[in-house]
Amino acid sequence: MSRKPPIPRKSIYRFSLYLRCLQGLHRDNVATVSSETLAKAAKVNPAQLRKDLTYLGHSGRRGFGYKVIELKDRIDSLMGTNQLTPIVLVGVGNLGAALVSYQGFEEVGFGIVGAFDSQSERARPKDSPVPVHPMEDLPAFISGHHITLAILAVPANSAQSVANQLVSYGIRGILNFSPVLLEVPDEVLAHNVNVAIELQNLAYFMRE
Amino acid sequence: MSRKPPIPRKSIYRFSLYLRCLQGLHRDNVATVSSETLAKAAKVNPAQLRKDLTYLGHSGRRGFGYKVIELKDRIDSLMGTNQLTPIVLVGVGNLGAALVSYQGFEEVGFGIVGAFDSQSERARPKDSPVPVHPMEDLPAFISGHHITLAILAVPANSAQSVANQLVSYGIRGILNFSPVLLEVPDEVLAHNVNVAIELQNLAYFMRE
DNA sequence: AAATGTGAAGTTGTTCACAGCT
DNA sequence: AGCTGTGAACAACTTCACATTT
Repeated sequence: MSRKPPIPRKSIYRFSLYLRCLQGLHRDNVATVSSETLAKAAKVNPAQLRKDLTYLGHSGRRGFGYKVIELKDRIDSLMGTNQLTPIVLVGVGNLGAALVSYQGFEEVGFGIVGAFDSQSERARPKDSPVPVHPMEDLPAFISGHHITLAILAVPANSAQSVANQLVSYGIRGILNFSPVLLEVPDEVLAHNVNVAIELQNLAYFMRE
Repeated sequence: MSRKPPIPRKSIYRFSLYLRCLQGLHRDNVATVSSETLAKAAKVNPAQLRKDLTYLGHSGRRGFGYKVIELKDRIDSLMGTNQLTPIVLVGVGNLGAALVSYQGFEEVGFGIVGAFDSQSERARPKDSPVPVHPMEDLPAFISGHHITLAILAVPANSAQSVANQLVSYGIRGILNFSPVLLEVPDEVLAHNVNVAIELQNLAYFMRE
């Protein structure tokens, strides 16, 4: 039974930031980077960066720094970004349509392979090769493509019931854009993105 | 010089959650709520809820619970949600257009009063009364309407330069949807929403 | 009896400062 | 000499458990 101490939640979040910075350095043909430089790019403390990197095992050389490619590869494999994970999106309203056309998912290893909506005649978002399927096709699609991750972008009033469906079809992770706190079984992970709350927060801290 | 100890960042975040739950209770004509009930609705620990609420001053009655309306009003005034704050949105691409049409901002006290794009002939998003202005009109609009908050939804390659413009026009808070870590002066607050990173995170924790 | 308010204990996350490699 | 890796100090946050109030 292998029970390594788990990597802290916040470190995992920062690994995504490091990855982005490393991609930029790699594009600029930088071969080596010090904790100080990379930390500045990611806007974190250098000691924190080094501590985070120890979770990968020793990955730098004292007096030298870190090899950009090697570090990038290590974080990629930790985060599972070295392969493309297929996901589905449910709810092709304004926000759902924008997410289907969003270019940034591919860059971090995800591809929306199917979009679903109760009004399946909704126009296919432009710039997007993904067709919009009717909800009835969801269960077969999910099991047929072995999908475990879904983006939920339906209105608040149907969010919980659609989430229940997704879970019953085998989905294990839901990125939820509705403002509802979903009730899901223990083995399912729901993560909320609530832009209204983010805005409210920002506004609060603007006035001290 | 009033220097009360500041309210923790995470408590402020949770106040937004409590507010949403209280709105629901109020709609359902519930007059009183216990920390246990409200905590369950907001998916937090009851002790944590009570501790958060002490930052408002004493707001409950022992043996009784909290009055829904009173608590809602207190949090509204703490968060500044009792008045509507005008904001601008810059970048009316897929995501920007979706945000302009998003209903949820009004519910938490914000209204997008102007949308701006370098291609100002971009179609006005449907369901939205907000016209798309050319970028040249931004400085006059911001100072004319006394706006201090902006949503930034432009592509990565122009994010920093548009942010610089916003700051020079007087914007003090930026909700940034681009995947760039903005460089802003100390007196300006930038808050990032990065859906790709949220997805990457969720995927990591799905596989333990 | 019921449910709040809160010190104290526990947990998690951050930063310092320096020993230890290369 | 330079920069990593890390124990120890520090800071922030969460939860417990119970005294206190209505």
